[in-house]
Amino acid sequence: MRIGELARRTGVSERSLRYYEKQGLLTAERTAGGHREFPGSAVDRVIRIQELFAAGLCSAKIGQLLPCMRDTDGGPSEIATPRLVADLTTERGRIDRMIADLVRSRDVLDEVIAAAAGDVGNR
Amino acid sequence: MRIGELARRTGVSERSLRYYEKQGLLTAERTAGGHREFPGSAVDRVIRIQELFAAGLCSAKIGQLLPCMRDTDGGPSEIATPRLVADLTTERGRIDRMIADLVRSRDVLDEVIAAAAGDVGNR
DNA sequence: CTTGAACCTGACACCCGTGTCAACTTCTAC
DNA sequence: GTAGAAGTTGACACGGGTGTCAGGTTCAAG
Repeated sequence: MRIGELARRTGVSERSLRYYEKQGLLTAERTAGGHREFPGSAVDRVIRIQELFAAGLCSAKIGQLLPCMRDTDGGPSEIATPRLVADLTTERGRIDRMIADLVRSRDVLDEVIAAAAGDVGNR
Repeated sequence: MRIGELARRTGVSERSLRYYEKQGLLTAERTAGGHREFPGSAVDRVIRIQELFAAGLCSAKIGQLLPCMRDTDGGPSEIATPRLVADLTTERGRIDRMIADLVRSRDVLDEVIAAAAGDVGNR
């Protein structure tokens, strides 16, 4: 599929998709005229990439990680190098802490929201 | 306490603490010579602020939110305005989605790490 | 009083994924 | 062939919390 459709199907801007390709996170064939032609599996891949970005990984790490992931296209997954495993383990810890932080923050919001709702109930 | 001690006790740089004060997230008395004098409750507050930043809230939102939070100093919590409650509810949804994303990403990392470990076991 | 640590303000730069604009080319359908 | 949608590359800017440096002032101990 072409970039416009991929953007529509993933909700990611064309700008970002071109950036992903330049960073080596996506591969695309080219038409005779130079237009990108993405495989169907790109949809899932883009969504994964977005999640990993949201998890605070930089594009370099994601680039290392992607070939080791079980792809929907059933491609042969590479095995992570020990160096990469160490990095990923560090990232995993960071993500764990981030989740804990988020839960605490969410609780704080809930408390404030509940206090406001309770106030409404009391008037 | 002064800024150096607060920085040490929270792990947050002096630079950031000054920034927080300028954004109205922290209040500090001043000595005759102009040095900041933070109350003891600032330690907890700074930690909360960091969590909220990590949760993706901007300083403006945090500034609105803080007075509505139950402080350790037992100060009277303000009640959030309906407008703020709406904002916070939106933020809450965002945080929920972020947590879900993080969990998925963590699972992906676990899978890759496990695959590498399994490979080690197979050799 | 002196000295060194600690603090002050202000300014500049960074990160890095993303938005946006410009100028041009390619594709598709009539 | 022609019009209009869609795609291409390149460049510049942003956000916003943080790092860092410069040049000066204050604090606390001797």
